[in-house]
Amino acid sequence: MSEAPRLRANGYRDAWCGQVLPERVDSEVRVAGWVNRRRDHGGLIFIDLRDRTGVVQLVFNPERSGASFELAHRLRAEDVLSARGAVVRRSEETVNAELATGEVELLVAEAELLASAETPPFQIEGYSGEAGEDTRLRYRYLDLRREQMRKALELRHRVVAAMREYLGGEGFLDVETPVLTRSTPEGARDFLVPSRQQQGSFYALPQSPQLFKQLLMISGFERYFQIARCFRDEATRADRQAEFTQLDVEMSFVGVEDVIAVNEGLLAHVFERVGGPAISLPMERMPFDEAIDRFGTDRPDLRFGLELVDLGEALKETEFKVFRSVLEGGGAIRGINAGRRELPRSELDGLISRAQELGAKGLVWAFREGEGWRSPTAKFLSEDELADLNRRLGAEEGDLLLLVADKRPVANSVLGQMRLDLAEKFGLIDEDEHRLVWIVDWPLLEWNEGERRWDAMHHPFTAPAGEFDPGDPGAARAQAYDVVWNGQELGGGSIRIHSAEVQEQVFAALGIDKETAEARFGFLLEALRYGAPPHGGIAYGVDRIVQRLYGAETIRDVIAFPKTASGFDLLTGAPAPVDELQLRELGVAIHQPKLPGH
RNA sequence: GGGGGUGUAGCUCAGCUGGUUAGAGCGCCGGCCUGUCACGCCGGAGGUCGCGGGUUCGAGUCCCGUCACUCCCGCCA
Repeated sequence: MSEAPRLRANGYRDAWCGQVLPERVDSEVRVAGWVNRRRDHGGLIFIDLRDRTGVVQLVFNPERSGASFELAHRLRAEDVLSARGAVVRRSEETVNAELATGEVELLVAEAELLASAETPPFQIEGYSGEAGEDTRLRYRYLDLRREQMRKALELRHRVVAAMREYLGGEGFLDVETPVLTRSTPEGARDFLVPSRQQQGSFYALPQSPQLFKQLLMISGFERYFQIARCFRDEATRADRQAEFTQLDVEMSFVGVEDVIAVNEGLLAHVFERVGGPAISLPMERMPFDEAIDRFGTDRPDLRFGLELVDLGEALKETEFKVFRSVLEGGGAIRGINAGRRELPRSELDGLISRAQELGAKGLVWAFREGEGWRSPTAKFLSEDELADLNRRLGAEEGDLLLLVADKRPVANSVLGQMRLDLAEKFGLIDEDEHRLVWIVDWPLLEWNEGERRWDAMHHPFTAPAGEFDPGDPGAARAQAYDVVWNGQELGGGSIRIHSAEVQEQVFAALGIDKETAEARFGFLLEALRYGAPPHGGIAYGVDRIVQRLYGAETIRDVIAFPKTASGFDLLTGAPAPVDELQLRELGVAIHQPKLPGH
């Protein structure tokens, strides 16, 4: 791990606990820290003292120091202590190989209690299982004393430091952008902050510094980055918090290849610096359409197969009504060969439920048996059809086949997710393998069926590839790219529109009329008319990168003070009601809700 | 907004089909112990079974509601 920081000796200590090593034998040191554990043998007391760098064993012997021994007798877990004594080598039988400092111990001559601690609500070293997450969050400052949490935040520090180091070295300038900014009602819900001086008006917390970094390019900064806090008032997930950290990067006079090249260098540097998996450059690339077609998702996990297969051709003449009506309605029939598996009926039913949860109307399962299928669906299909399906799926005897018939995007996303479920269920993922891939050639827009309009696939400032044809917006491709690591999106970006005319055309295609565009983004359109260089960039989810590098289950484990799924900060009690007076000053009228949970 | 899981001692959990006084491990408190390191041994305290209502002779257990935590779907330009 990391080197212990340099320490300026003072009255509290002159060495870190983790630095009490054999080379200090015969010298006097003073250490300070928390009582990790106490072992009272009556006539001899051992204290494991803990600081950020590790643990060292203190020995309290009444023959050495009666006062210290008396103090040690009263010490309890998490008391804060400063202790001075001689570093002595342990006898061979008493060496503790588990401990970095286990060859030596500190024979205490003098000790001072700096602060006593109440009995902690859970054991810092939890030998009876880790405390529940709500308890840990309620007492986060205690939870963070655990080595596992401290190491997560140390790694996070090193990741961010490596990012700064690389980008600084490449001439990127760290520029801060506002946290109180303007609401742009596209995309996620904004967190709003009422203005006291302009009653009835609101700031919004940024969902990303997108527009400001583009303005910085127009200002001529050429290369910008920022470790930026971003806010989205949406539901949380294991890998999502309302408040999160983004590495935001932008550069001028560049195209897709330039941005990718810099970012491959960045990722390789960061991974190397923090001991992550080695990255071989250049990284793999895959067009968006191929990712969807083969894996059903725009962030494919390439560490295992189970690719999606198109089965419509084999079934175009089918008598089976379910398949027939889907094909006639323009839908698709897609399948996965999950390999030779034996699953009880209950688990097959579970797969069907999962498919329905994911939005499919149903799921067909089958096992190849001879030339046909063992499946409730087999009787609806002809021998030729079964043989053709088996051939297309590469099915061998006993292979489990899963088919979804639906609108093509539904079939893709359902099977794309089930592919991941199956890989986990059957242990198909080699955790030591790492696959990084750029997803490129994105569509510029996607059709929003519910709203009957085109939405930006990435965001409305993404530059089209080539000429933009307003008459056929669906055909436009974007100069966009996402980098995907083992099935998780680490970051994504694009070359931006740098011409006011093109920007207006794209707004129009998105159904944003001139007045609305002017009202919301007028400042950007105006800036684009004052000489905007071609520019583009990328944004990374820092929390997710650290989570992945650390192997944490959730993003919360790499955030010092995260919120719960419903947005509570269990430590501070935020969000909380405020004084009437504050509301009056803000001109905000509100029905104060009753505090939950009291 | 919807679906699933969980909620019992400070912590982690057990508590079968409703039935006497709700248990265990760890922690905590007291005592003993000079080589432990998850120290050991002896003794002890500690419970609004998340909260509210209902069914029942009887509810930790069944029903309804509600709150919290969590996972998933929607959502996340």
